[in-house]
Order: sequence, then C-alpha cells, then structure tokens
Amino acid sequence: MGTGHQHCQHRGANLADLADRLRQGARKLTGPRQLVLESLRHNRHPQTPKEIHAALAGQPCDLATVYRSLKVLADLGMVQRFDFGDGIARFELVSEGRDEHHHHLICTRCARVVELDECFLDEIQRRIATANGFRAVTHKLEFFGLCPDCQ
Amino acid sequence: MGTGHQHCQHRGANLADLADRLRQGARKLTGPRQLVLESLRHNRHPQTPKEIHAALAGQPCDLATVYRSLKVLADLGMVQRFDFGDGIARFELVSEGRDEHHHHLICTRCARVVELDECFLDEIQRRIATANGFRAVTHKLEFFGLCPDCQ
DNA sequence: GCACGAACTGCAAACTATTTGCAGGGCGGG
DNA sequence: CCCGCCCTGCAAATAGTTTGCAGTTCGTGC
Repeated sequence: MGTGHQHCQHRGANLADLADRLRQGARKLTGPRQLVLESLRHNRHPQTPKEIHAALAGQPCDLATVYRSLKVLADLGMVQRFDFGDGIARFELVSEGRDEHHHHLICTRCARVVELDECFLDEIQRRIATANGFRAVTHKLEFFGLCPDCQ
Repeated sequence: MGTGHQHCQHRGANLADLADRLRQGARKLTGPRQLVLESLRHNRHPQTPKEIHAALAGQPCDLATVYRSLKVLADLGMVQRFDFGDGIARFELVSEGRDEHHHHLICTRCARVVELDECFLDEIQRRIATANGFRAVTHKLEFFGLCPDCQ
C-alpha cells in the first residue's frame, strides 16, 4: 500500500461538488465529515471504518461518527459499501473517472486489493433475471487469490 | 418457502456416508451434529446459524454448538458458507447432485433464494488471474433483485 | 452580523453475530 | 473396562455496528 496515490485529484469530485450534493440532502459538510472524505479520497480502495478512523489520527473524531458519516455518504451515493466476506464493511469513494459499478481482486494473504474496472455480467445477469422472473437485479462479485508477492 | 423439497434424498449424501467422512477427521457424528445436518438437508438453501438453531426446536442444542458444528462441517467440505452482504453467515449442505460451486439469486424484499447451478466465470477468472499475476483465484458472486411475488 | 432550528458530534451504553474458556459427559480404541 | 479425545452446555468475552442523549455547529433567513 501507499504507492502512487498522490495524483488522484482528477479522479474524484472536488470538495465544493461534494458539499453541493450534501446540501441537496439537507446535509452538512462538517469537519469530521470532511476528514472521512479526505481519507477516502487519499486511499483509493475499500477501507474499513476502523482503518478510516485510524487514518484520521490527530483530529478528534469518534468512530461512531465515522460510521454515521459513511452511512450518510453511502445513502447519497457518494460512497460505496463492499463486502469481502469477512463480516467487515468496507467503503470506497465513488469517483467520476471510474465506473461506479466495479469489482475487486483481493489477496487472501496480505489483503491487497486490485480494482477491476470492467464488468462482464450484464448479459448474463439479464438472462438470469428474465429466466427467474426477477426485476431490478444487481450483483456482487469479488475475486480472491494470492497476489504475486504472496505466492 | 416449503414447496417441493420432500424428495431431495437422492441429492444428498446419506447419513452413513457423512459419518464416514466425519470419522476420517477423527470427528464424531453426535446427536446435535445430526440435528444440524438434518436441518440443512431438510432446507435446501442457505440458512443462518440462528435459523438452523430455531429449526432444532425441541431438541436441546446450544447455539454455540450449532456454530461449532457448522465450522467442523465446513472444514470437512460438507457444508458451504455463503455471504449475502448483510454480515450474517449462511450455510448450505454440499450435495452430490449439485455442483459444489454455484451462485444465488436473492430477493431483496422477502429473502427468497434461487439456486443458480451454472457458473460462467471460469474463463474470465482465468484472464483476470493471469492479467494480475494472482494464483489460486476463486470468486464469490451473488445476484440480488425482486422476485416475482415481491414486484 | 445574529438568531434559530435542523444536523451533527462525542461519549457511553446497547445490540448482534460469533467465539472461547471451562467443567462435565460420552464414545471408541486398546 | 479404562483412558483420552472429542463434544456439549453454559456463561462470559470479542468484535463490529448502532443508538440515546445532551451539548455543539452549520447554514439559512432576517
């Protein structure tokens, strides 16, 4: 972790934009909220609430506030929640540059996460939906394996 | 739920077979263990530990024992653990008739689960693995939507 | 600017799912 | 028949997440 994430400014919406979106929902862009966004913007892969909270070290911000902020941001669609099957929620900032819908390749040893930008399930999903009479179908897909360093 | 599951005997390994497998791991097919298997065999879709425990009503069996039994059975590969993203583990009996690896289509309103027997990701998975230098790659895929009754 | 109400915050406690320590009980092999 | 390992119930410990409450802050309307 920690390599090559200095210049992701162009990928995310800027603060003013986020504030606007918050305001539309009668939400406020408060200090702690900014810190959470800051952390998410800085670290462009799924993070646990605890990790986010740790990254805020220095600034006083309660873990409960992190959870509440993440919920608000998720409701507004600015943040996405992921689930890697270990019972811990992970959150990622929805950015303009990347497709909102994407999947991950996770190393089962070191937990490194590779972002996969393409999704190839649209047609299959459509087929499954009609075959079973379901509507508004979505899916969750994550890959797990050993990364090059952990083999 | 509760329709058309009377004749699934042919799909599952029988008790003696299971006992054999347990014995190979120096494990015992005890009363509570049988009850858990019974419940899993009876209800052929992912169940939470709590549901399984509730289905055992009458027979005294601690919830902790259900968890322990499920863990043992999962370690032996007789049971599979699934994760629908709500932070609750669900377990399903691995049967002979069905491919061990399969996915689900879950109604987000009534939680009905449709079993999908085919998996179409082998080639895509291989491509992703080699493209990223990962090995021993697996995946988790679940579909979510509204079932016919809930639309 | 200033006042006001809705949102937000920290803190502590509550909840939920899951795991674990411990003492007792039972099955299978020798 | 005895011994040891496995298994069990019970209760307590964990871990992640949510919530109640009282005080604080934000952003708007004046």
